[in-house]
Amino acid sequence: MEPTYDPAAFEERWYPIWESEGVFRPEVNPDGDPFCMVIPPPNVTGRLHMGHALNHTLYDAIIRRKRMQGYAALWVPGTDHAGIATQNVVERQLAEEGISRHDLGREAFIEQVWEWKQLYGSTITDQMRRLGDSVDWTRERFTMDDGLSRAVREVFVSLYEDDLIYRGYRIINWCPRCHTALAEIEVEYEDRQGELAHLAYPATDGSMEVVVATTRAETMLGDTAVAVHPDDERYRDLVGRTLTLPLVGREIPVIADEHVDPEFGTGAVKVTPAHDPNDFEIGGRHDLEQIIVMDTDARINANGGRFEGLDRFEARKAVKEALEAEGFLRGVEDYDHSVGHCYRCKTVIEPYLSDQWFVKVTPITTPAIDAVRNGESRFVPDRWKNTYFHWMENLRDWTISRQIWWGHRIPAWYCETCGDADGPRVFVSRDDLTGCPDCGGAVRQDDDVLDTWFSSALWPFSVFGWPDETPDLAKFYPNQALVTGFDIIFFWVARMMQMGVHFMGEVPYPDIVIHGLVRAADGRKMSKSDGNAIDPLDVIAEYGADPLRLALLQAAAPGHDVPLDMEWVAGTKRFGNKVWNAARFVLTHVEAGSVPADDAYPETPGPAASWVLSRLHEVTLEFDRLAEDYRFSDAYGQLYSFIWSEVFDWYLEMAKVGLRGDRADVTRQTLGVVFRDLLKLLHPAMPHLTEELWEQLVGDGRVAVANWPTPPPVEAPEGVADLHELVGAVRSFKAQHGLAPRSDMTVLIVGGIPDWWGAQIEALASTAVTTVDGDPGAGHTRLVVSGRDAFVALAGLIDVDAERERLEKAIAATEGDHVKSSKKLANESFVDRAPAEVVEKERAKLAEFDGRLEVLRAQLAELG
RNA sequence: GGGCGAUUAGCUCAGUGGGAGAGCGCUACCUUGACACGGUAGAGGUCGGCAGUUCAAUCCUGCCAUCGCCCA
Repeated sequence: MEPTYDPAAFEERWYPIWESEGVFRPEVNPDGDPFCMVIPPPNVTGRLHMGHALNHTLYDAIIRRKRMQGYAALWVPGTDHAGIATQNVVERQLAEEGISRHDLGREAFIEQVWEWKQLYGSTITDQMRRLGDSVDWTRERFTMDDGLSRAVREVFVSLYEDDLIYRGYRIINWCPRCHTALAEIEVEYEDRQGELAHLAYPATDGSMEVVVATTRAETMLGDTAVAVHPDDERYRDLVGRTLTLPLVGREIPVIADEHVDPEFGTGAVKVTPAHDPNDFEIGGRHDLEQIIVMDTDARINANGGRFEGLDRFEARKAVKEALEAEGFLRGVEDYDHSVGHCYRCKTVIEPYLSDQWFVKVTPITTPAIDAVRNGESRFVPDRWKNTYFHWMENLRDWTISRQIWWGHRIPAWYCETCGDADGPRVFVSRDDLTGCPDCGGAVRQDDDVLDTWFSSALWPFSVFGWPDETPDLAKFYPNQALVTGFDIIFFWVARMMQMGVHFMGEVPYPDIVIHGLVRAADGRKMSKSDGNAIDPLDVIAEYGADPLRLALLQAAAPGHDVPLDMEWVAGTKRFGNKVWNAARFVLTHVEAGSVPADDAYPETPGPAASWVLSRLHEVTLEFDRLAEDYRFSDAYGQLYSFIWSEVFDWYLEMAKVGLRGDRADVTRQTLGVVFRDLLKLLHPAMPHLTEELWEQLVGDGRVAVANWPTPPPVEAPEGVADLHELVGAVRSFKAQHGLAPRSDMTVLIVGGIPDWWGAQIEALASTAVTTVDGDPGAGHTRLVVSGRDAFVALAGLIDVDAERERLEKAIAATEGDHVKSSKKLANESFVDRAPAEVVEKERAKLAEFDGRLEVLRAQLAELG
């Protein structure tokens, strides 16, 4: 073995082996209970970013442990067609060749996207392999593949038949760059500095004017009314009169509507039913005309008269200038307001009136809310359920149609002949229609596609072949857990809950594990534009996949953001190096490939072995407890410090004594099984390193499919903590006196010590041990340890000042403890009310402090 | 405006109703046959502030301050 841990030397060797041996398939544990999770499908055009790395590491840590525990463990991989995002990427590429998608036409463009997918769709899946994701590639899915497309269509038709999907002419959020409608949550609001313009609308009879305020002056071109609150005294006489819309000349009524806020602005609001959601509703109540004044690029159309052709922001300026020139502008004030932006391209959203498809959400939301309320699904940490409830209880109908080409086309056909005043006859069908079912005439399919999240909402069951009753569906639905960032609760989790409960009659998973965002080391959000994003592939290249994984796991406290400092990854790589070298040590004493894959714990371990085995038992139990609660940071933090601070720092050193003794065989056996179990415990975090070392040490099968360790309880010998404290006291004494760590010394211990301590103390502290019957008196000084009275001969001690300082410090510390302790015991309430064992413990402490102080003071006096 | 979270060592963060923790950084010593990507010993904190509950509060409750996120 190489003297240093070099992940690059072997990490890439293992994935093809695991994959070809089928260890990631649930079939490796054919009799196990199912344990299934589905991946949050990344964008097929995407690259692995640090958020994926965190999410996948948590998934993988869960599934690898479950696999080792004997479950039929399945982590389903796949990618998402990401309609808008993918279409944007391909359009950008075409634009470089000077082509637009319209030049190609719909079919050719879609072919182009599939080609793109063939070429680049494996980028992210290759990166997942590099990270070590133990997904079952034989079950990989893509949201646009045939099976999932069939599920999407079944859901659409079924919801339509149940009257839960409908078509409507409404105000939606329009992205003028992506040229599509968006759902409410796809709009990101940001505070922006704007201007509130006050516009004067004169009465048609010229008797007076009404002033309205707006941040979007250009929409006045489409105004069809001015509204005031019915109780507003200022405008009471105005209601029912007519105003003349400046610049346009249209006569518009003043109406009264309860929803007008009399406190805002002047209390009179302009009403633009085609360009504002509130105005749309007012318009509906008052039967107002809806005049669309912009086209899909957000340029003013012919209805805007002389402003036709101007972009909305140019028009905003031009309209204000024109109003001012004609004397209708009553002032402009700075105004901070919240502006919606497209979550895909950051363009300012335009409220826009158009025909869209909607999901009626209340009927499918209520059961999904109840499922969390009654505990069928739980959030980890629990508090995230509030976010879920709040969102679910305030939902508006979900706009699911998108005016793009890449996606699941809406299975609705319009007859070219049948129809009435409301439009052509519409047919929603599971099978493609080639003619009108009624008249046999020509039909055309709806041009729109469905929101990508509509298909990802079905993911937990569509990946198993639903609507067919497949064996996988029967076995793996419901899944066991979902792991995702809190930013995706609304987009994905809530909708999976809605669809899962509605179509499967059961929640998709009982556990919803929410993790934080990976942030830069300084706590800022990682973003490409800020240039502070760290590419996980770069980290893997520099430090290895395993160190990155362990660093993320240790940092992933439940529900909190993860600031990622490369120093942490450097630290976990050092840990890997430590494990690597410990393996080298073990292998110099234990024959390679000789350690059994399971059990083989020594039946009659010596004291040191008993100690480490007892700790192994305790730590494994605790690790399991924490892992079941998804407390990754605590679980791996505990394991890390057990491995390094207990097994390596203490047990390996103690074992060196054992290896020289007459029971070397038991020590070798213990080293072997303990190290083997550590490899198992560490495997879910560091799969490559542990597999590499397993091959060396065990050589039988793969640790990836080894049995999760269940080390038996072992009774630890008494006082190992005292032994360690004594060794520490000797080392400390030497350091404080400038004595070389390995310099000879003798420590006198009052009363007996366990037989095996002597050799250990000698080896660990380079100190001979003599037992004495009582205080050795003058010429000796005391070591401060609990449980034993230990002394060192002053003879040969050069630095008397240092010794005085040491004793004074020890006295001060002990006095502090003494005061604290005696105060407590002097408090009658404490003695009366505190549990008996707490009081007893306090008394014992006080007694020990008393004894220790007495001796230390005597010794200080003796030094003179 | 509503909700959620955070405030603990120089830095980044865990954690608990009964003796304050980790990693990194810092100081001193040590090239001891697994490991200098190491070892040993140290320094360093009135656990944001003020009240309250309790025998006991860093932890529970209330208020305040500062910062962050989500929603309107």
